[in-house]
Amino acid sequence: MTAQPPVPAPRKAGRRTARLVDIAEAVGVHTSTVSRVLNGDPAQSVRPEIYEKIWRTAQQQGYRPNALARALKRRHTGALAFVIPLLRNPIWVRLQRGALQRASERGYAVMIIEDEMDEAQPPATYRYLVDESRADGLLLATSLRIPAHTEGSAEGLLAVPHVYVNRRGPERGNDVVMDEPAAVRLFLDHVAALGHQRVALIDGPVEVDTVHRRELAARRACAARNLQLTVLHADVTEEGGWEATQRLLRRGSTPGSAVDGVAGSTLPTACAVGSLNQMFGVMAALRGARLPVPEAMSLVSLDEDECLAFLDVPVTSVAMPLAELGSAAVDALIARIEAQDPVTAADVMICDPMSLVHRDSVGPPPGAR
Amino acid sequence: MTAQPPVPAPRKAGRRTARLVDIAEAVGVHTSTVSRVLNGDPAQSVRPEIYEKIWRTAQQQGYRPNALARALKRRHTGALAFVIPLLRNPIWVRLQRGALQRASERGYAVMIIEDEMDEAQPPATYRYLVDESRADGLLLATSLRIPAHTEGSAEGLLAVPHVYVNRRGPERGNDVVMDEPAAVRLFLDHVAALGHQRVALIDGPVEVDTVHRRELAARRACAARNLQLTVLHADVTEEGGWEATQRLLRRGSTPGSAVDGVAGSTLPTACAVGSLNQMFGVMAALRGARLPVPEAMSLVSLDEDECLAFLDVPVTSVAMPLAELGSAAVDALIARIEAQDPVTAADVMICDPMSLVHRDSVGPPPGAR
DNA sequence: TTGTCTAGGACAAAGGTTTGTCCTTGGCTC
DNA sequence: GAGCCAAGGACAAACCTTTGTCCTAGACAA
Repeated sequence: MTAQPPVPAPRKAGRRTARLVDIAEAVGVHTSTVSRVLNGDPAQSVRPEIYEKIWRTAQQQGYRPNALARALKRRHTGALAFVIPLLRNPIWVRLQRGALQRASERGYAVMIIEDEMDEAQPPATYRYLVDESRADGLLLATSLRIPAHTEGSAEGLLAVPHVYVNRRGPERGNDVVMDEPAAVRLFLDHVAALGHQRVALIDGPVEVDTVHRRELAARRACAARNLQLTVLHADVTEEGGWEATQRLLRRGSTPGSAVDGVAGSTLPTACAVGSLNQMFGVMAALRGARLPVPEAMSLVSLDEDECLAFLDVPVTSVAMPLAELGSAAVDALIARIEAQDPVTAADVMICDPMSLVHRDSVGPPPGAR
Repeated sequence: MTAQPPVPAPRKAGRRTARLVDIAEAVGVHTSTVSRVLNGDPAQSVRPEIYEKIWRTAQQQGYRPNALARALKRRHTGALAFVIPLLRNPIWVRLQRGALQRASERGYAVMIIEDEMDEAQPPATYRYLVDESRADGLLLATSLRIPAHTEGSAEGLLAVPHVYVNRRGPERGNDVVMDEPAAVRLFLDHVAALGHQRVALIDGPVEVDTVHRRELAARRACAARNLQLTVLHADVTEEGGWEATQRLLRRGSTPGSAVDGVAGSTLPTACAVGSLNQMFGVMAALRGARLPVPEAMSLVSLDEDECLAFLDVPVTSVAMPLAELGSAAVDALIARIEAQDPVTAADVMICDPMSLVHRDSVGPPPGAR
């Protein structure tokens, strides 16, 4: 049933909403006939005037199929559960939007379950949502990697359709992720081309899967390009970024400290920051240390946000396809839900264009002017 | 049923999940007995060993009551629909968190419906969610005021439990809002005490209800305090804040322009900004005009966010009780859902403490030093 | 002995849809 | 006029729980 009553349905005072049987009675046919007509069953043949009358009566009574009864019968709820940490970081909002939009296009409702980061739950915890028929599948966007010692976390979920969003799950074939290495390379290529030799990456805790992947990619790419890399992990907050920068500066100022193999090095001259929140802290720390951006330190945010263009130093960033990630995850999950054979599962890598948003926070390294 | 299987349930290969009848068969009783025992019906008396066996079997089979069947029978879905515009602005995230948290505490699931701001829907649009038994009630957090000419928008919703969050709906008694006037007064009292005479308010479009209420409150309070007020409306974006500031500056520099009755005035010396996004634009514009903060212009954000503390000029803000708004809205909605008589409805005003977060963007007016 | 009461539970209806199967009737062919 | 077929629908089971009502047997009192 797709037609929509143009006018708020006039309601009978007694019952809450019209049912199939109410229409059937009014028209003088069986409920099964009404059901088939309203659902457009092509196998059903019905006289034109009855067909017409059924639709008209449904319209008049403001009929809306009861989603519960339908779902119960069809064994299909039409709902997706989205487990997500509700953080200030705008990436989650974009991800959520992309997912919601796509789900609604494909006729699914989305219920949001907040994953409290403090007390990280194993993903199998959320399986009850499918077991209780509250949802058809799980979109798992918790950010933490699963500790290797978590037993049964994988098997516990195998029976229900699920997809890991923006991270890799314990089993293969159910991940939907972006090309984090490409993002890192975008940054590295840009600053390397300008002549930077020593770079840093300030990012979240290693327990976050994307962080882990970015670090790996950065190490590999730096080795290939012969760049010297410092990686610092910190909380995904302004405070965290500030504190990590302090560490970076302290470390750079003590000669002889071991930074990734090359001894006696000084401060990195270009730095990528994993999240917008941290970026504020990094900029504040640099400002406090009287290190001008980009003259003393080039800066690239791995989160794109409009506000970066309006800061005292507009910050260059790499824009990740977050909405696409959300919608691709929904598509992947629905595919798993509707698949007859679930063996077709394969990881998804979002390959939408990822681009460097050029602003003013990147320049040549201090020596090279 | 509250107990949780400590271990992922071993499943029978054949059926997806255990049903009441499976347990009943295994134990050798009728399903009604199992249902009553598992639900802790106090009126049911049962032999201890049967009681014990039912619980044990349920545990073993990993029984989870089918939420659909239960909801169908009980006429109560245990779900709330939250209609919200998913914006970058962190206030929505906080609001969402507060609501989700409270709903989960009270045993309700929340489904999120995105309200696309471009094509504003009348609230009655979302009524189908209750009509189709997808949710028990509606949390309406769309931001736009309802155009007075929208017909039937009120009546269309009267039959279903609903609550307007952070805005006033067309009918009275279903609003949950914060004390916006108090927030405005917090700002005004602070700058007035420092000697400011001319103030400005840069905020979103008038169609946004909170904006409307803040403007009204500001006009009233300024009149009472004999302050000169300029109000500027703009998009809730960085760009909007930037552009509004340009307007403000142009206006201030053309002598004789009529700013709220007082002719020949010059620039305001203190400005409140309605949203974080706009604040970035305002600061950029001020910076571009070489107007130092707070020396030339004091600034207060009406959105509190941690990142404000880390900007080049840390920005003073007023912190609104957004999480409390979310949870109070959920409480109010659940009250309406569970109320036998819906006449008890009354508007809710969140009176949690609202505080000024002092940072460095407010100082005495230019002349007063 | 008969009646009453209570513990302990069984029965079945309901909640609103969907869908496989079956039935009737009229038209057509031969 | 018999047989067949398709159109046009009716019937009823099933999805899984909840809950009002009813039943039976033993205990106890009179």
